[in-house]
Amino acid sequence: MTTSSANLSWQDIQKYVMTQIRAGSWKPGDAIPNEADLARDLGCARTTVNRALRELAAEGLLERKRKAGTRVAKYPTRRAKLHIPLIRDEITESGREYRYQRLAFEPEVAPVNLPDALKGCPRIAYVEALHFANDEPFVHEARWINTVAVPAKDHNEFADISANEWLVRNAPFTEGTLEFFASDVPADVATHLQCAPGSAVFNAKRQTRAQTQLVTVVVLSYAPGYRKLLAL
Amino acid sequence: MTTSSANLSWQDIQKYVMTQIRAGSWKPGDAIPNEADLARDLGCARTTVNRALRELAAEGLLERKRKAGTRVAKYPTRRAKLHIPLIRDEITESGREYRYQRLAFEPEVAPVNLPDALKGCPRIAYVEALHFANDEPFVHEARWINTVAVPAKDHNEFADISANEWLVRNAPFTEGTLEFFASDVPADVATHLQCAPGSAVFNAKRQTRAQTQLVTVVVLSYAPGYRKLLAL
DNA sequence: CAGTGGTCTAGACCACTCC
DNA sequence: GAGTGGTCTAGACCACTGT
Repeated sequence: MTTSSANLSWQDIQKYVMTQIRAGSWKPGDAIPNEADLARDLGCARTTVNRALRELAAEGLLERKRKAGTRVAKYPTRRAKLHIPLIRDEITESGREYRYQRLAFEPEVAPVNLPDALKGCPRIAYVEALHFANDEPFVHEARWINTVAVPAKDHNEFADISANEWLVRNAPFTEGTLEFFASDVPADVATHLQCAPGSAVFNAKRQTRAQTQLVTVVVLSYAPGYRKLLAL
Repeated sequence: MTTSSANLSWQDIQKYVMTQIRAGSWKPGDAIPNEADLARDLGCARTTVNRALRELAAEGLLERKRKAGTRVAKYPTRRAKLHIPLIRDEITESGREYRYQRLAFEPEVAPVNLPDALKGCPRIAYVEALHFANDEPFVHEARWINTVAVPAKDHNEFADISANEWLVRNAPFTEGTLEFFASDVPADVATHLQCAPGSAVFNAKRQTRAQTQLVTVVVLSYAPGYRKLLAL
């Protein structure tokens, strides 16, 4: 193990660790050797071992604590990386043609029927839109924008460009939350998605804030049959 | 900027970069200074700058290419990290009591109505179970296990322990896929979840493989009202 | 070809935390 | 107190890729 001439990469170290775990040499809950020992035994710098183990810990496979050392996670669940693409990209990458249609725009919406997060925002704009894939309704978008945080400029009121694309370019955000849920399709949305009333639809609700200030809330309702794929 | 006496951490560098982006000094699509320049200007080692930028790139905020340099992503969408907890933990962490009930177990299931991924597996076991939160049905689990890849041992046929918990301990996996989707609740599942037939339910389907060998396929159907939360 | 990021090394100091 | 991971530094070489 120490006899290799070429330097070991941090990915080699990861492979080594994964092999031990998969083979059962290191079981969930077990402590594994410390960085210094691993570096000496495998024949590389501790920095290299550190990077390998640090990233495995970030993925949920290992648990590390100073002084206590590194252990195989009791339940080594891999964390999934969720890439949230632009709707445009999600459609074009599957080889279909993208089209955007604005359904409604209100520069200042009355403070009724608002998502909770928007309570207390003095000025809110509302945009409703449809995204098509090959001229079939793909997803319905309902969006509220805090126009105090994001002054509306010459954005043509999102007639031709998705509010999402405009926002992501003009208000790069720092934090947010995302939630997925299923629901019966609301009556008005059913019309736009051209699906039967009462169909089960997949929804994503996203809140975005810059610093502490809420920027936008958006609810996406996907046409029936949609599946959100993730890699583990 | 160069006058600080204490060493800058890689997180300081990230903050600096984020500040430039948020302030609009570096816009989506713009090139930013190279690592060597940043290190000199900010007063730290290039290694430190590298780690800061590398991780921002992994999060989707920057795009990096050798020779071409580093740019702010045209659409700086943050990647979400999706932590997939054990169902037991998901329930107990919200302060509720967890209970598991096996509904059915077939050590060797007839090869009909199988998910596509299982075609060609010679021996497949099937487990069906319910997970309760405070004695209310929380999620219904339908699971197929490739018993060639995972020899069933003394696991009591999952009467008392979730197949997931057993598998994650005894067959740490390497890869897999995950998909989320909405559907009308199947009639038999509706009974178990104690919800109205035709309710919209949130589903997660997961496939796990060790090396190239399929280990398990599981479909989770959550009781109506469930929301999957993620942090961005 | 030459500029840029990707990585490894060796050494050092520090921060946390278990004992 | 002492062991462990967390991080920074300075320097080096390499791999990729735009020009």
